Amino acid sequence: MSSAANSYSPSELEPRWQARWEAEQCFRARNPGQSGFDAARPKYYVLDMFPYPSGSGLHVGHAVGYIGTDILARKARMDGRNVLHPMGWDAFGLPAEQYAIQTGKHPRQTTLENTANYRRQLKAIGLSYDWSREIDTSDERYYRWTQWVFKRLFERGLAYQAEVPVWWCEELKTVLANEEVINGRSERGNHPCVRRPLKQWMLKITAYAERLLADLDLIDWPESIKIQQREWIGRSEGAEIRFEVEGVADALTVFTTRPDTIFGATFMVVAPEHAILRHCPAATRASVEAYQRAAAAKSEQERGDASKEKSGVASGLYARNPAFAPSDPRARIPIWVADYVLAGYGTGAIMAVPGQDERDWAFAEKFGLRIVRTVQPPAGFDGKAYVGEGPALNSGFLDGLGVEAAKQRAIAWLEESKLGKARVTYKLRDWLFSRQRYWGEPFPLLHLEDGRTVAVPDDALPVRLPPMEDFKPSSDGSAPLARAKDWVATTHEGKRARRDTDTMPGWAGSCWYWLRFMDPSNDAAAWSREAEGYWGPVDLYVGGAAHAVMHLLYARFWHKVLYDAGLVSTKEPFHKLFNQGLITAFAYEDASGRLVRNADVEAKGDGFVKKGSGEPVAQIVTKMAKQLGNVVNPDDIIAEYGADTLRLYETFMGPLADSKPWNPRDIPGCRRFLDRLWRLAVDADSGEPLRAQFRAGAAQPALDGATLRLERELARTILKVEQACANFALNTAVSAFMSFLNEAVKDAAALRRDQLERFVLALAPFAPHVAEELWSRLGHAELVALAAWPQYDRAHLVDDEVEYPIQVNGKLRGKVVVARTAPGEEGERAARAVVAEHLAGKTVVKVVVVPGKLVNFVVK
RNA sequence: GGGGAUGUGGCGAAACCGGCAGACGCAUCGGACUUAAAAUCCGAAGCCCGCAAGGGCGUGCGGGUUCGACUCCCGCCAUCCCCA
Repeated sequence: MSSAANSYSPSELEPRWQARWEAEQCFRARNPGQSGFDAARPKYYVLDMFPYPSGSGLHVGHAVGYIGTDILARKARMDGRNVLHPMGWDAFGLPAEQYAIQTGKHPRQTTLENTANYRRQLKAIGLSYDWSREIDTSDERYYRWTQWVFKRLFERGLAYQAEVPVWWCEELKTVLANEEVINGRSERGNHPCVRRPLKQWMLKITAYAERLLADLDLIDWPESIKIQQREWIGRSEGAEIRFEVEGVADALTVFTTRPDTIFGATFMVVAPEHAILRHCPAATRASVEAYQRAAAAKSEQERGDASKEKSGVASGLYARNPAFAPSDPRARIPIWVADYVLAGYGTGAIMAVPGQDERDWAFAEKFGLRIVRTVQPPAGFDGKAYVGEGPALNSGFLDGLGVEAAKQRAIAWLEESKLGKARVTYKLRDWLFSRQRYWGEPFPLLHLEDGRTVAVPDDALPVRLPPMEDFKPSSDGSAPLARAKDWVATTHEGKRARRDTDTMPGWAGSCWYWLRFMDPSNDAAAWSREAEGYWGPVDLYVGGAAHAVMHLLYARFWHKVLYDAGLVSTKEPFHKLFNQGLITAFAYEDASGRLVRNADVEAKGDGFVKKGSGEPVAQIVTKMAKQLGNVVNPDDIIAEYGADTLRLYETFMGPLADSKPWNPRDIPGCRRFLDRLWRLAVDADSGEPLRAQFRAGAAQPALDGATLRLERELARTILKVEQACANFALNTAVSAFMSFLNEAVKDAAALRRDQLERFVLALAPFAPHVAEELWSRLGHAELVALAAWPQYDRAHLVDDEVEYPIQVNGKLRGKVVVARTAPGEEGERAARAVVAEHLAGKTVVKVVVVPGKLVNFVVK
């Protein structure tokens, strides 16, 4: 029985050290010019994707990335770097507003409550944030500058208004965000929705498409994320071609990546929204309009789905294929309407070449349209559309040319004859940047009576959200802010003006927050040039892969605009990006597949049963969700085992990048490790802070025998931890700590005080509280958090003897230990002896000796 | 539908650049300590055959390259995540 007074007690020591860190402000980063700033130290800016502070609080899945970056931040401080490691809240957004609509509680109020809870939770984990830099995107001291940054985009002509289809729910009488519409129905209430054009603010991200693509080469990001961004930007080269339409003044312009196939364009297809359809003859008008209505109810995904049966109607209009003489009957081609052509992509119209395009082929087949091959498929080709390489045929002056050559020829011909031109298009669209919602940044814009739209002057920012009690969007689709009549009505240079009543989307605040963290309390500017010049770019940015495209692309876009405006010094905001994996959790379902809450399940034998009834349930792995009752709150783990155990377990579970299941049964193993470390250093029964052998001045064992072995083990451990940090393989660092401790406990009497000290130093980034406690008990007045990273002698990394595995035909047959300095022949001779019986009666064809690795005999 | 990833013991995983597969931890089993239990300590353990010595099979499946493949190449299958 150990005496409670001197046994390992995280609930006592962890809050004590957290209070000390806070009192000494030891994680505070100094900017150039501030007292305490040390220019000699290299900078390291390590940033977490900041959270949306939800009402349910932080769960262990959020914490895993924060713990990882915290280890790296703490390690970097010990390496002598100036570390910027801030945290804040992405606090504008729909959930707070929905909650407000349901409860009447103002989103400002819930935001303050939620952020207080998040802050408390993060502190309890012992994360070493510089809390003096905390920001809240919904705080006017922050969104003032979001509006300021938006103005820079506006000034550069990158913000414009356009009629754009947005989701409209007739039942709810409101505009819905994309994420609130699932399969054409409202997420709440499951009511049908349609897309309906409304005037919206758009950001011209397409103007940056080329640079967003090209500059991916400048940054150290996972290739998978770069691929996803490239895919999203979707650059394609081709040509724009004009087709005249019979009886209509406007020509129909299409974009195609295959201008070489123009002789095979036997019909055209336009999106249901296309303006040309105004000219439909009376005979087809009714069917076209019916088709347009049906298409409006579908999402783009449904429309683009290639696996679905094609739908479409003839418009009754005809175009002229410019590849043929006007008198040639082949020149007259019908124009169809089909929803697989999207209005927002390219020009909303295509020339259909069924011979070389699978979707066009399927469409032509279904509606009995003409199909002509203009690329010769290889012999034996028995498919339908042929999309591969081959000589052109049925194509006049292009006949015989390969695909690439034919494209060049066709473009040259289009340009000469003024029928079209070479063009690059992008799948990327301009960014729909307004919401008809309350809880977001108001646009700093005024609409004047003369029809002009002007920006609010910088010195009049922020444009504050007006206080309101009813946040519901209006039934006519206008924003809630439109009802704040006193707020909307204002003046500009003595004339009457109306404020813009839309708000910015949830993304806005996160599009520049890494810059504000560099200089968060600056009242005169969003950030100072000096602070940005020192801290930028972010050295390491860590967050979920969920944000692979949207957030990271938007953030890069804004940063580039600021770069062009001379406001930041780097082209890219985030030098290195790392995506943490998802923490999943067990859930249980009964025989009928219904989910059973974790609280109602107990282990029985090697399976699980429902409490009470004893009905067997199956264990499955899914993501953590409130409805499944499998969300794990870090508070509970800290209460039971301590924050250091939580940190070690989340680190030890597996690689930071991998998705992995939370298994409560594994947690005690990490707590046991800390208990063992404590018992090694402290005699719980003695009342002394430290075992006598580790006290300053105590006689120490000489560096030989078991002590030397531990020294080697320790050197390897420190090296392993360094490598683990460099490679984001933090789980292997924890394994190394455990391995060393196992050895140290076996030979506790041989362990020197300085060895224990170095072990505590190396452990400090991972389990900072227990490390502080032991460091202090070792007699150090300074914090371990600010101590220097431990060194080791490289000579201790090599052994005097090497054990070689001996293989015969690649199968392990024995082992031999030789001195590291022994010559190769001696080793081979020893190896032969060991596997003699496996070589008997065989001919050795070859001997493979890999120095330091193995010996392999190839025999026949 | 498009895109991204991942498949290794009963479980989480490790294995550097192609060189001893399963380190470390959990669960399990055996032992010590204890009146007993918990805690702790020591030990066993991939699977199959075998009392054992030993042998065979093993990194999702099928091929290939190589003296040697978890690792590289080709083709499948399964699962997860993201976008819509």
